[in-house]
Amino acid sequence: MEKRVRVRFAPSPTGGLHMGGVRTALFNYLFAKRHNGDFILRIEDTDQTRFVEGAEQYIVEALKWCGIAPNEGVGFGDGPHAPYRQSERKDSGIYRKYADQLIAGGHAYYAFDTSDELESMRKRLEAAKVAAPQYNAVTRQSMRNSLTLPEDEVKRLLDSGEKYVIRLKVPRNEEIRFHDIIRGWVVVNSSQVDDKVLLKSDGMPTYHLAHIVDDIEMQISHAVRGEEWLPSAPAHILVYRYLGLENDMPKLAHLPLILNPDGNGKISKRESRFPVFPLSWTDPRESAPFVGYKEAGYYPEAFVNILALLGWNPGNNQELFTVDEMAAIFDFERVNKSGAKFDPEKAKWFNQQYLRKKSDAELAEAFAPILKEKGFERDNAYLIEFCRLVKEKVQFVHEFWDHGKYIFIRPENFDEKVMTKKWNDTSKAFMHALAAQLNALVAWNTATITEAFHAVEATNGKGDMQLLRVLVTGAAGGPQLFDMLALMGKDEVTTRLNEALNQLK
RNA sequence: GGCCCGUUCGUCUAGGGGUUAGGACGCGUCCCUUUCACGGACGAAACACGGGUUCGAUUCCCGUACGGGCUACCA
Repeated sequence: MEKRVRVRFAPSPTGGLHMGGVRTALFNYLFAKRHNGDFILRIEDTDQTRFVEGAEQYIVEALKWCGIAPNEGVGFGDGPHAPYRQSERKDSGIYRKYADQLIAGGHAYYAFDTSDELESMRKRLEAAKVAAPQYNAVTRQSMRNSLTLPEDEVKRLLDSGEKYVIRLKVPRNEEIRFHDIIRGWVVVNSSQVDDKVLLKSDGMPTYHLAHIVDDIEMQISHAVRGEEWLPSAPAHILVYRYLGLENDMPKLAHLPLILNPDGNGKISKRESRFPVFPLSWTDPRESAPFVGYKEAGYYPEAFVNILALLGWNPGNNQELFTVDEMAAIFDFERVNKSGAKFDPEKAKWFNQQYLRKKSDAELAEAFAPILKEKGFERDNAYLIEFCRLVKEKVQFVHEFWDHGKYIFIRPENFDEKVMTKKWNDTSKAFMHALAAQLNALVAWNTATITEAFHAVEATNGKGDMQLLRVLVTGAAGGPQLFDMLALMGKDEVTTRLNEALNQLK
């Protein structure tokens, strides 16, 4: 019988959750939804030295904003396996219990080496040109641990409260095979795996122990995580094996990484041309906050859509998906093996697609506060029409201002290229006639303005719409001209036109 | 350095023993347009390299190169 699908996103609260983490959460979410399973948020805060204030809250809020809320776990009402913070789970002695079981089975041992001793061991090995200095089946024989020390000495050290860690006893030379849903079979020799610390000297488990214990206890069916975990997966296999649970362990899926667009490596928060965090993140260790996708104007639907297509594809040409649509067809078989460089340009395009789906009223509502901030206010009908006109030019709501500000601000100068090319006695005469014609209009709308323009053409010859545009707004480009004039209103347009004609002589 | 993973247009990707190697972003040209756009059409642009296997390899295998990850009492 297939296990019920239960997956978890298990970040460490060591900083803001960046887009790579969000994508991992997203794939977990999609997979859970696809199989009517559970999606759990577990906080892996076993490293007290790296704890960052506010990080956990940030993770919760980011998932909410993205619309991929877990149905169980920290910040989401907990559930049957509470608590979901490892620091709190530790108190029940659960990690210790599993560690002891491994020791009892002869698959783990106590190690009393100090950090200085470990340091000098590595130095010694480096000096001896050992390729990968590590605490393993060979080197542990010359270290201070329960495998080398006499039994009574071990007991004495333990009783005296001497600091120790518990390490996994990795066999010297054994093939470890495991299956990854995305990568297929992976084979590693155990000689490449070190004797990982499972329980630290402060009594906290390391990731290697904690996630396994919790995955077992929480009945996790699939461990979906980033590719950076692939090298330690063989050690995890061993732990499951020694616990007698290798056949019951969660299926593994290691996701490809999201890479930097220029240059190389994982996405880094520093010196980035584009946001790397979903929401703005103020790191207590940094002076300036990092701007998030939300604050940069991205819609959460767009952000999530972009992320999903970085590494996954539906197998056809569809690119725009709601989360529900993706969840209906998501499959790890359609997740790529190779890392994907993030393309900021395409990200903007995605946002534009979602912006265009919004109604003019929605856009107007979103733009109103931005306009107010710039010192202008207009009624709702005005803003709706404004958005209708400018909509096709923008990728973000805040760009309504960039692409439409000349509707609110009178021009201080006129597009030089257009003026040089088109401003002459004939066009001047045309514009004067037009000004008079517009002045005389009683009804002011797109139709009457168009008519007035045609009327002037009947006497003065062909007119130039772009020149008119420049005289009124100063800019060579902009929305549909006559619609825009209609929106601006007769007073505003004729005033501007007259001012321009005065100024230009 | 060692180990592991990967490699199709600049980028995200589809495909897969015989295809004009498809789509999207971006870029270019044209059409539509009395303005500005949207839109439409078209175009440039890729199977990393070398060996096999095969009638045939971009697809399978092996090497090489390149890229990435890991190499902590961090996750």
